[in-house]
Amino acid sequence: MADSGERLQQLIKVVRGKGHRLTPQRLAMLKVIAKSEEHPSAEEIYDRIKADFPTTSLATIYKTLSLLKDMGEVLELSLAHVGCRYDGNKPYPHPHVICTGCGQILDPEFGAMAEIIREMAQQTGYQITHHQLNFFGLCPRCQQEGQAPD
Amino acid sequence: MADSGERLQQLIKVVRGKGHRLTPQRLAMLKVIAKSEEHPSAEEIYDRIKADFPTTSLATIYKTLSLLKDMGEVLELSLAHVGCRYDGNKPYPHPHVICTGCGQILDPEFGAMAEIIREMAQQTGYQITHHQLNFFGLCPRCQQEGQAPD
DNA sequence: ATATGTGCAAATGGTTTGCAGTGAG
DNA sequence: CTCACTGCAAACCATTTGCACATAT
Repeated sequence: MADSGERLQQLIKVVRGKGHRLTPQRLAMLKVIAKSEEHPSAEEIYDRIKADFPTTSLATIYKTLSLLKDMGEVLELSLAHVGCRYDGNKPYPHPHVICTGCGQILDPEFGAMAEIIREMAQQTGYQITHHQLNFFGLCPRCQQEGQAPD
Repeated sequence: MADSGERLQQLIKVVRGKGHRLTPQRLAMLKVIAKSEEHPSAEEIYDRIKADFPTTSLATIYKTLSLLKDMGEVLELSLAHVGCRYDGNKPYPHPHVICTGCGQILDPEFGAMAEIIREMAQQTGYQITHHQLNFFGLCPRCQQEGQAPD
C-alpha cells in the first residue's frame, strides 16, 4: 500500500492551504486518518486521540471530520444502524464489502464504476456527483463460525 | 407498472400468514406501502395514515415497518442525514438515483448486479446477502433551476 | 493581537421502548 | 376471552450546536 506519511503530508498541506489552523489535536487526528485502513467511526478515532490528548472531546472530532469532509479529504460511509465510518485514506467513492457478523470492511477492486455512472446518467438525465456501492454478507471467518460453533 | 392492488393482497396474505393481526391501522399502512413509488419516509407514511386515523402514532408506523422489514416485504434505504426511506413496492435491493436538490428518488434499470455480486464474492470470499447501490446528483429540473435562478 | 479552534454541556431529531389500555382473532 | 397491537410519553444515541476560554498564526 501507499506511504501513509505521504498522505499525512498531503492532509497537512490541504488543511493549512485553506487557511485552517493545525492544532496538536488536529495533527493527531490527521495521523490517525491518514493511515486508517479500517474505516473507523468518530468514536474510534476519538479513542485513539485520547491516548495523546486526554481532554479531547468528541465534538472536536466531529467538527474536524466535517471540515475534512467539506474539503473532500475524507469519505463518509453512512451505514444504517451502525453510524458513520470514515475513510481518509481513499477519500473518493469506492465500493465496500461489509461483514454483518464482525463489522469488518474491505475495499474490493472494482473498475467498472465510471462506465456504470455514465449509463445511469444517460438513462435518468441526472448529473451524478457521487455514489455508494456497498455489499453486505459474512466474511469467510464468520461463515466458518456459523457452521462450526465453538 | 404492476397492479398495486395485487401487491396489497400479497402483503395482507403475508401479514396474516405469519400469524400477525390485520388492524385497520395496518391495513391503511399496507395500502400506502403497496403503491409507494416515491420511497416515503416513516413520517410521510404517518402523514398519509393520519387522514384516516387521526390518533395513529409514529411509533406504530415504525413498529409495523420493522415487522415488514423482518418479513422481507419492505426495503429500507438508509440515506445519510436524510433518514430512512421505505419501498414496499420493490422490497428487494435495487439501485437508486437520488436528487440532492429536491430529494426525488428514481429506480433506474440496471441488469448487471447479479454478475457484479458474483465477482465481489469471488474476490473477497464473502457470502454476500444484500447490497446497496445509490447514485447522487441533480435531477434535470434542479440542474435547470441552478443555472437559471428565478 | 485576533479570530479560529477547543471542550464542555445542552440541544437535536430520527428511531425505539415501556406500559396501560384496546380490539382482532 | 386473550394476547398481540396501539398510542402516548419517555428513553436512546449518534451527531450538532452554543458559548466562554485557549491558542496557532
